[in-house]
Amino acid sequence: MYELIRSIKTAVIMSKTPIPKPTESELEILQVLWQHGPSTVRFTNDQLSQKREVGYTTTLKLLQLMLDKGLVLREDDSKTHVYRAAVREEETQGLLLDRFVDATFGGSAGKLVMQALGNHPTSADELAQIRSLLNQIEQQRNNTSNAKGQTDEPA
Amino acid sequence: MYELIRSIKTAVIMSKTPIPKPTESELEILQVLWQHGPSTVRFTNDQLSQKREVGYTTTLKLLQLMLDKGLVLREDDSKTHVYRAAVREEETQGLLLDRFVDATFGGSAGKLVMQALGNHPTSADELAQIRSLLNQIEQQRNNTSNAKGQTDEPA
DNA sequence: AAACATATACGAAGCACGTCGTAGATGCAA
DNA sequence: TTGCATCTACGACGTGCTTCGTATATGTTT
Repeated sequence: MYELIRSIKTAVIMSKTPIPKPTESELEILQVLWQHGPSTVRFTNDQLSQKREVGYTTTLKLLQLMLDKGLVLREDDSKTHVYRAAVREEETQGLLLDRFVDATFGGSAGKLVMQALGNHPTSADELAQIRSLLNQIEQQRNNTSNAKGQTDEPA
Repeated sequence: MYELIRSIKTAVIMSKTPIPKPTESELEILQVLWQHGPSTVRFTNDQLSQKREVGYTTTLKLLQLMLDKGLVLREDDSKTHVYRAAVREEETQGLLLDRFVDATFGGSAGKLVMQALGNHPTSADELAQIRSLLNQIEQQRNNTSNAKGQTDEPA
């Protein structure tokens, strides 16, 4: 019965919100769901509790709010509900990255990259990956030097 | 008289807080101070108002709170106070970057860099700079394979 | 069926942040 | 010196986020 009301409310209210921005706590939960797939409240809470102390009902409430926001989906066949992420990992990270670059680095992604590489230990493997991406970008830029516009499409 | 009380309170309470984390609004103000140097409330507010509507007393209050937190310093010789940043730009950005990498990319700076380069238009100049930094890091990594300390000084 | 363990729903409190109104202080112009 | 413009100080409100307590529902075990 509870569920029915909630479902209706959710369906009506949330119809067309573009992309909700998760808070930090919500992000923590999304990390769990991305990493482990669909999870129960209990499991999610256990995962979170490994890093810091969190009450069970806190995690539950968060997941319910995230359901309202459309950040997660839910399957409630049995007594125990199962939640799964409704937003993709990279897409969400990209959204947050945009905001962060604007707010903190005045929109300059280059500055951010410099800082990130300078201050954080990065594996040789990742460095190689970055270098490869760099090549790809510059090559693409040369190819389209007099084409109509340079897209910043990565692939 | 107001100032005296505030000064004492500030001096006593704030004695040794390590590094306060600025909020988004505080960051906006810091951007202005970093870019234009010491500024009055009026000037700061004018700058902020170019991007979005902000009340004068809002900016004032923010600056006062930032003073309490130790994010800015103040010279009040004349009637009109002059504020200047008490934290350095790169240091602050680094602090925020740390938190962001942890919260959003699970601590992987490499992932963040890949996303940033992939999704944001970056000038050829910046790309070259990044490539140079990349070289520097890898070279350094080879040299210090058994030496004691590698500095991560960029310049 | 009754008792128990475990799940969900929801109200409410505490806090931080951003915003503004208003009172009081200060300097300048007439 | 009296007004007027401009500044600072500060209280208070609205909102969003996080947390938790408690009531209610549901499934399981005896």
